[in-house]
Amino acid sequence: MTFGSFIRNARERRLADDSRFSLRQVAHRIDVEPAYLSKVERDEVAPPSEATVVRLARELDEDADLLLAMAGKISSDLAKIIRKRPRLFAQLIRELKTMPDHAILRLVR
Amino acid sequence: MTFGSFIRNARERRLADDSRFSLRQVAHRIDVEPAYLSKVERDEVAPPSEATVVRLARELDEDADLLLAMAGKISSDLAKIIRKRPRLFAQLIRELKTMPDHAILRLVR
DNA sequence: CGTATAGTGTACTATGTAGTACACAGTACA
DNA sequence: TGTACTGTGTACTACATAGTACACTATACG
Repeated sequence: MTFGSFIRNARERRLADDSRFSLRQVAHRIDVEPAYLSKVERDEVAPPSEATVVRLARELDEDADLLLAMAGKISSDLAKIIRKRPRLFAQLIRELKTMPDHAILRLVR
Repeated sequence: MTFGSFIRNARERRLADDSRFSLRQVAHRIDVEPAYLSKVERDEVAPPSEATVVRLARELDEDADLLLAMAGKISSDLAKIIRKRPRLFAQLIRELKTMPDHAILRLVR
């Protein structure tokens, strides 16, 4: 599923029982032009900037990290954490690459 | 230490006992214009693209993840791993943010 | 002395990113 | 029936990214 179609789906789900989730009204609340959001939802243009994706996530009550990933990006706060200890995190992440979710979750606990 | 000064230092260390590490010759081997590498080393322009940083790292025998971090970037293979399971890695990385190196290293073992 | 090599200044460029602005056609409804 | 709102097509734009191309001066050295 692409970024655009995911957003469109999410928005239309909200729209079903709340008319304030029209494309135009959402566009207005996240402060972009309706024509632009329309193109984004139809994948006619590349996904928006990180800041806009985050506003969109809040607006649609979706997970920002997930949406950013679909937009081909990584939250800049995560990037910053990694860049502070690049070799450490690089090693860690590459070793976790093939580990199943539950094994990774256990690490945190 | 900036990206440029780090590179210049590393290159001049190599140059000290190997004349093939002149700016011009390194530039030629990593396939950029000497004038451009000169500007990069003096931080007169932004750090190069990921691909160029990686070639530079190989050439100077420096760690690519470290150089990319200094360039404000994250290796695209790491980004890809994270984007495959964004929520999982986002949670993990944010929790590791303040943990000391040795504690993080222990996780991998 | 000249020629090879060194680093750098200046000007320019192609492509990507992240949108805006405005006009238009369709639908709803009071 | 008009007016209010819906989504979308087209054209344009400002800024960033990632460099190239060429000329210039300084230095070394055989």
